[in-house]
Amino acid sequence: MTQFWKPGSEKPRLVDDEEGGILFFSTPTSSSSSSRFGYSSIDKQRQGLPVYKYRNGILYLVENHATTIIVGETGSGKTTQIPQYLNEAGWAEGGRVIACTQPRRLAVQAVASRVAEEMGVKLGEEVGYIIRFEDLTKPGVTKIKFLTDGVLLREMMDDPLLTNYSVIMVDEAHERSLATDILLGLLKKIQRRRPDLRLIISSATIEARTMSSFFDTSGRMHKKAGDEIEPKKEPAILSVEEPIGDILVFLTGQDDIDSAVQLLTEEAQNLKKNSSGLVVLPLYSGLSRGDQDLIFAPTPRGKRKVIVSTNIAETSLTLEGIVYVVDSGFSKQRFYNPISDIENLVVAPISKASARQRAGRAGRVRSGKCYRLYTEEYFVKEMPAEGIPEMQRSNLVSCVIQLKALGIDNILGFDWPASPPPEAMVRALEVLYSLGILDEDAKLTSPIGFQVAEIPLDPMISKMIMSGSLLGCSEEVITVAAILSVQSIWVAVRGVQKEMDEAKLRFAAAEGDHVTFLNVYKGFLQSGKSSQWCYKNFINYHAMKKVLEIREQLKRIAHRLGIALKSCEGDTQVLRKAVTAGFFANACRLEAFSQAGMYKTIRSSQEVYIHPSSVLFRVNPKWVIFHSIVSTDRQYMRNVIAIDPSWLTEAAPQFYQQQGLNKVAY
DNA sequence: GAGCACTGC
Repeated sequence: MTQFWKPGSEKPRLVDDEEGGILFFSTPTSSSSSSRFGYSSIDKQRQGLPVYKYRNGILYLVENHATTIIVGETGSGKTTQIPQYLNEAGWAEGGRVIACTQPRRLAVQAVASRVAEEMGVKLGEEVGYIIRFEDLTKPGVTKIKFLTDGVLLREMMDDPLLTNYSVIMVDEAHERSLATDILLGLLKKIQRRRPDLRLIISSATIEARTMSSFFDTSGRMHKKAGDEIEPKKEPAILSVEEPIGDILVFLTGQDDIDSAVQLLTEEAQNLKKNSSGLVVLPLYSGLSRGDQDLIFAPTPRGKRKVIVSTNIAETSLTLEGIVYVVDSGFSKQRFYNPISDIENLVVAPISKASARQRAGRAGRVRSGKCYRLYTEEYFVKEMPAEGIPEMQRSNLVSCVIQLKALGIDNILGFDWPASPPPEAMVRALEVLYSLGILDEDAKLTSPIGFQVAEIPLDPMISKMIMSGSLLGCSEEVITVAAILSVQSIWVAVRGVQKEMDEAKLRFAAAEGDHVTFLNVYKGFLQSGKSSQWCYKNFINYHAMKKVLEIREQLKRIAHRLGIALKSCEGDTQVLRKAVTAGFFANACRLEAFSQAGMYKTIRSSQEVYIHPSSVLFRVNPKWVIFHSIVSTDRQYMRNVIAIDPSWLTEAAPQFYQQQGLNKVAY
């Protein structure tokens, strides 16, 4: 006989949760058990089920509470095991019957035959079932009875107090079907008249507290004097899957994540009225420091963290305590089109390798689960084994210059693990040649080429710095380079757009965003690097601190390269020429008859627009240079500066003579 | 009037 808790024996180990009276087990309570007939394979199987660890606990709670709410998911074995535990503990002695209701007929039949099989009895004898038009039970013999909740309702017409039953387990109560809800309401009434009756409500996590407060009649009951021992009126909640364990959800980007967080929070609050058991948090790189700290804060007791994240949690960041992962199957990936020279961030399906990595984020502390929002067939047949190597979807300018600096001359013949598209390679060589970083033999030029290779920045930025030093504005270009290296110096809050735009106007320069950045930087220094000042002006203080750090590093590098720090003292034309020297390849001209502010790139006639976050939005100067493109429904230029087209031929004569720019009327 | 996966140097 397997060992189980008996009334009067020592209380099993339970952990009391002060927030809501939920009882959880700290450790599995079962000790090794043996069968009188030795181990049978069915015994072993039964003991392997998650619910088995809670066997003693369940029996203890059912003994002592009028209502026990069991939280657990499909597969925990609660439906097949709990009725057997009750039977083993003697709840079916003296002609009493253990009932277990199901919302569906098929489930009733399937579970009944399974339990009969496990108990080694003929279906319809000790274990039986009733569905409409089919009664497979034997009065006086049947101890465990499975039935649909509708059938149990019918039985109440003949026996309103359901006197034959000692325990009624209402399974799948979270589905809240019509019949289940009627049944729950009636069972609550019966409980008042039948203190000997025990209810077990099996429910999903989300409904457990609702169920608990529904069945909690402890406030209304008066203790009768000298009365026999009655079970506690407040329901016990027991989870057969340890619910402590956070959830990590992989989505693609900030937008999706913010709306998902909002939806989940609202949903959780609707379900729980006053207090939600979920703490829903976003996670992406652009998050402020304070919000990031929340991710790592320990989960409050009785709560569960839901972290909705980008790919940042796939590899870069490890979160302890994640037990469940939800994988959307998508991520944002960079793609580069060498023809248009535009890099795009595109939502694309992930690879099997990524899917496995994501799944592996669950269960670092104990076994976990991953829910993939795509079919197994898709995973097996269609999902690529590995992603496309970054080499084949990137702009290669930095890559080429690095190899050159390492003395690899024959780049086109280089033996790559994954060869990049030749067009991308040609593009990169062309740009580096125009920048004066490579010579006709594709060797690094001296000193510019070698110097640029030494600066740990995009070669176009590095070239801007080098030119700035020649033009006498090294102070300014270093500041601009530092600011362009952080994601954004403006705070990322929605809903205060108007105030933010007004704040931006205080710094806005007609020449464009780069000059505006210098104004912000100046204001920040004048404020004494004040966080208050940043707050007032919608400037991201942490970003500005980062700018200061990067700027210090760049100053050290400049010193090493022999660049003297010199300011152009507000001569913005000099600064803009330096920007042009690095970014001439990103020059655009306003389409003459365009009403909508449409520009075309000089290099490949791509249709582009000034991003609404730019100070030049709606200003639409005839000639501009952009720092980068973001592609959404349109190609938007971010960080834009107005230029004089003559600077282009000045900065890169070969490049623009080929493009026929000198024939264009200014 | 729109919205920035990630990393490294």
